[in-house]
Amino acid sequence: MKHEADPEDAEPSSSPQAAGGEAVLRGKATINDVARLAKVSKKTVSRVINESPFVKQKTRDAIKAVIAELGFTPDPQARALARRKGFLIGLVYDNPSPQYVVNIQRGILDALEGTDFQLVLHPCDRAKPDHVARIQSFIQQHKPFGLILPPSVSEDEPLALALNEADVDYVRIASVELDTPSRMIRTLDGDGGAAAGRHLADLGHRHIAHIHGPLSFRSTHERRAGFERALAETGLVLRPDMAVEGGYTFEGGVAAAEHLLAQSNPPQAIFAGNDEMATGAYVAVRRAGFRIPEDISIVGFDDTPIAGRLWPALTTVRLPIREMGSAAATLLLQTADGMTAKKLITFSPEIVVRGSTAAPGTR
Amino acid sequence: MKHEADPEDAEPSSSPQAAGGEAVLRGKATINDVARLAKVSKKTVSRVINESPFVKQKTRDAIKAVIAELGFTPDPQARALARRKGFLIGLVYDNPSPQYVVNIQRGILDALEGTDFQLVLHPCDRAKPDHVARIQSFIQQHKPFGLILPPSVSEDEPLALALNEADVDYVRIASVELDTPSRMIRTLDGDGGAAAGRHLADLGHRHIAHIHGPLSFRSTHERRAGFERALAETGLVLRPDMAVEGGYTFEGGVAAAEHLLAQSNPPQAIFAGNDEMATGAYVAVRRAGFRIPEDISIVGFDDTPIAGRLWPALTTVRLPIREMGSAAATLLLQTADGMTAKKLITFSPEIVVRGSTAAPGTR
DNA sequence: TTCGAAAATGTCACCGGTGTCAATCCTAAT
DNA sequence: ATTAGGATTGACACCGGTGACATTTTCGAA
Repeated sequence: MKHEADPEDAEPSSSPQAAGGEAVLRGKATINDVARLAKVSKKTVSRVINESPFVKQKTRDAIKAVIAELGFTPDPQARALARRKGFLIGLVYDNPSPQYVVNIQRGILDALEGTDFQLVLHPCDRAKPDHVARIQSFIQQHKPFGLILPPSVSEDEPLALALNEADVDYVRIASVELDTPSRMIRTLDGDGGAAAGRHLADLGHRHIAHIHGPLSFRSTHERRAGFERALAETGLVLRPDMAVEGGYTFEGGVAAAEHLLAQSNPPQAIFAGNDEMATGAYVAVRRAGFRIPEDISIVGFDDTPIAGRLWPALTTVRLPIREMGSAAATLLLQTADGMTAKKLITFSPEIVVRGSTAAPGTR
Repeated sequence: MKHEADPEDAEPSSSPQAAGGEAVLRGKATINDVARLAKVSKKTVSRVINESPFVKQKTRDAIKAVIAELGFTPDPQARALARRKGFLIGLVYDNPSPQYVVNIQRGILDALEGTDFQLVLHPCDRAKPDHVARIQSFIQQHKPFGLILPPSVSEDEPLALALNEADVDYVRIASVELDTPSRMIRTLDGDGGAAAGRHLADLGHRHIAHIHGPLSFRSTHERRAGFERALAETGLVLRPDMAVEGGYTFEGGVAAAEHLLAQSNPPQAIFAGNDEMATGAYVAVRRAGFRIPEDISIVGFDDTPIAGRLWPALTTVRLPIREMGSAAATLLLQTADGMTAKKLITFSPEIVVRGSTAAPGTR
């Protein structure tokens, strides 16, 4: 819709105001314009853009001045073509929780703010046999700068191996040490489980149940192990019939809780492996005619927004998801910055006590 | 990490198996390879890729065969550079609800599946004065193919004007006719409000309140207008003191509901402008000692997942958000496909009756 | 059979950068 | 003053496509 064709012959000295003022608005300036005005080769300008140390300070300053004056920004497409590497950060996920996904996204975007990188979404379905191939083809075609893999994609070892072959950097977010080494964000889910267990034990509960996630998730085991560890410290054990799977879903949580409550000696407290299942437990507990927390205490995990919106509000374990996303992106971007060493950043969860837990009542 | 340098002299006939088998795995083939093997100019290959009608059927078939054999896929970066337009679809949003955002994303991704386009996220903050400028700069730098603007960004007229100036296509998702013409996905929020009103009226409620969103959102007015229209059909009116703003947030919903319940004659039923506020109303109602739905009926809007997880489950108005996202992306992509006519797709919400509404009880 | 317009295809520069390697500039050592 | 070797800078091809326009076919009409 725009057809402003302005002559290209008069550049020697920049039009003092016009250039300064409009520069920001029209993204026309190219590396060639900068080179011409700065009276250097475009290659040198390129060096400045890429912060090559082999440019004399004086030259660098001069070029930077011109860049600023023109409001020049290098074209990501062209750069991507020339290097064989783009400016996209791919988020490869397969996570049922919108809350988790959105927070990871926010975190990544926080870190990407101000950089040239863009976040592209690449959901996948680990169940499909060609899922690794799809990701490979995505990489080949779009040459993303790097990938971020939150759980449970992060636990996919075949994928990690394939990624090592391919020409991409990636950072994984997981709750355990993974077989394939790589940079990663690690969460100590076990500590969270322990915190939950300790909280309930401290309140005086002796008869506690656990609704856990799918066995295929490493976090399931981490959380449970931490939980049992804490109980053990108080001399309690998690009876096998008091541990039920809830699939990390709301419906699964309802079913699991119903199962627990149907036992001859129902638990006084339930630690659910995530908030979704805890929410399901609320429903089952209420349907069964019990009160929360008077009759039964419930603890969740994740501190999703729903936790604060339930009534009574859910006591849960909080993981700083957004910060983790941000850390993951930061880790990914610092490739160039000196240390090539695979790095690891650890996050610990903390318990958020709200209204769904109380000392065991008289029942 | 890969250094396979294979000679470029022997291409006449492709290595029968190697090419066919590995082709998919290594993305090395370029348009030049295809051109050479098909014995045509790269430009003709380009024509085939872009489905130009000016290629003889026979030639086209031959080229397509070679493309398939080589597993060739055009490089998005190079294409983006040459045309001055990329393959990114930007989702520009400023929406507090993760649920909404994730569903829109899913819908868009559904539509993008199988295309060369990628979804990039571009959250923004309408409150910031430079927010339009930021988006402009994003467009200039990354030259996205198009943008999708869900509410409330879609209602930003200054932005729409700026976008018309810029070289981008965009599709807006909104609940009303907007001043600036453009392709859009329209939701009839008014009908949803009406459905809510009719439902409550049909149940026999005569004393009904409304918690609405911020006045700056067009949807706020649409929903309320539809609601009042339905009440009017039954001879009811929404008393001014029974309409309170809840800011579309949970906390706002709590406060608004508390305000309503504190009146000398509290309502029998509450229609909240979205599920967030409805959830807040649950809390306020319970705190005040009322039961749902026996004492007070509640209706929400949006049918977010939380609606089904509350107890009792929330009666709400459902908008097919994911489908809307998909439709928006489809609309955006069909630019080339024939009709340039600005198009409009309309979606109607439907009420989902669950456990939070019942005939007014004896109080 | 001939001719002209439409249909197909090719040529070549260019999009806006980066990689490679040669050329030039300095500065300290001889 | 001369010179070697590192510090800077430039020349030029190339990344993998597309646009504008030239050239060659093709084919029905004359």
